Amino acid sequence: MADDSLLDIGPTSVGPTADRLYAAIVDQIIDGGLRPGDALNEVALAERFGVSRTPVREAVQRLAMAGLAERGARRSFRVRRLPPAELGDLLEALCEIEAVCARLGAARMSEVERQELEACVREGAEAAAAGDGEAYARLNARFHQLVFDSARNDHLKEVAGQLRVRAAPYREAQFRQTDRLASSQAEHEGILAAVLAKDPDAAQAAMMLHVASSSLNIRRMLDPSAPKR
Amino acid sequence: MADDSLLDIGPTSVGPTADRLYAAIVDQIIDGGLRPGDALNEVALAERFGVSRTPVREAVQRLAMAGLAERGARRSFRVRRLPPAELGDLLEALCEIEAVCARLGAARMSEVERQELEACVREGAEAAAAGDGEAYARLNARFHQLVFDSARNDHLKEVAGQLRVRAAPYREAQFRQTDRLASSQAEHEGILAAVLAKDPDAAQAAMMLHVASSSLNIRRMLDPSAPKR
DNA sequence: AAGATGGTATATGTATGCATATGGTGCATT
DNA sequence: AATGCACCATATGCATACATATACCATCTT
Repeated sequence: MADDSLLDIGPTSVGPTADRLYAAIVDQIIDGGLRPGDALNEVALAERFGVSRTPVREAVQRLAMAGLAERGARRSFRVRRLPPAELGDLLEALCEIEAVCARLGAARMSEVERQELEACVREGAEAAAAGDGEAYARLNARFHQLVFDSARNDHLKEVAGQLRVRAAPYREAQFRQTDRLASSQAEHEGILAAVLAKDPDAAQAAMMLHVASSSLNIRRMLDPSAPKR
Repeated sequence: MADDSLLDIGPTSVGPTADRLYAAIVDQIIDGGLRPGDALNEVALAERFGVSRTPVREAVQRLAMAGLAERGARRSFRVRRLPPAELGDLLEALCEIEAVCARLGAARMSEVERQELEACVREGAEAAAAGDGEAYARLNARFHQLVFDSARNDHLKEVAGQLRVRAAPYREAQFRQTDRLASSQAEHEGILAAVLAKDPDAAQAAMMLHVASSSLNIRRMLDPSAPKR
């Protein structure tokens, strides 16, 4: 990672360069390689990935449409920075939409899906007990993805995924706090219980509680004065 | 509109060409100038707007990200066509999200906003009574926009707007049926009543009913066998 | 010395040209 | 006549080159 070789943008001969660039940059944003405010310099990215500016531009345009990039000085693009108020909006929107997914999912999930979710929560319990934040973060992402899928609505899943990616840079460090691991896990178990009981309204309420709690935690970490909205 | 002159893409010297192209194409999709399945040929669009392919490509890429374009044969793009199942997903998602906006809006609207919404509904009553479908369509769009704004959440407003544009090509002809005018207006009045009563839950329920009713109507128009899901 | 103004450097915006992939068409063969 | 293969046409994918706008910096003026 410390050498100056070309970055991996996935299998060399799969799909248009712009598509792979977009995916690569999104990954960098999610895993913290690119942080909010970082410049998305066209020539730098082009050299970095060993391509011309044209596909880079297209990828960046798409990032902007996805709400992951914003215009900076000199018409440049940079990774979108969310002021506290906007982050609050985002987390609230996510809260509402994920809750809707949970409600629909509770009514529509197949038996297999229910078991998958149960297994995911069980593994989460182990990770939480072991205090393994990294493993828990992965299982948390998987848990929410399973809920999105269970809603059986591609458009809803798409917007939920978009909002979740936007929040990713701010959610990152959340599971360093081991106490958040435990409370998050408890909330997951509450959602699971509602899903297994096939109680849509309870699932919606539990999910809203979970995402709201997560949001509050994120905002606390970013601002010690802890606005409660 | 029948000559072969260059199409108007807005003020000649405002912002990058790609931005204006994007807006122009979106408008065309909304007003029916471009219909689902229509090819988004790069050279044709470039000649049509009097620019090179580069900004056209960027605009089309953005359309794809917005869910308004899809890939067709030969890697080309065309205006996205929604199969019945996907249209159902879209309308359901819209229903849920607009209902959330209505709930939040009912709790957050200012007195001025309440009056604006009331005025909008009043004008809608006149248009509906006069059987003026075109005027009613405009007022309907305005009504929903006011509700989005009232939720005071930019991210929610953004996704709601995105989904609404995706559905636009299919909603278009809805207000040719004068009976739909009347029922839609009645539903608007129900939502307004809940908002004026500052009853968020009632507003959410009323909005969900309204969008669901609209969705059913759209699906009936597109498929006489009227799947009820 | 401080501020304003003009120049310059750098990065984006657009156009053009070449490479390539894909789908269609026509011919040949079975 | 139907099917398979090869060729070709066309539109997209990418790269390069030129145009332009903006921010920074230096210099000049007050």
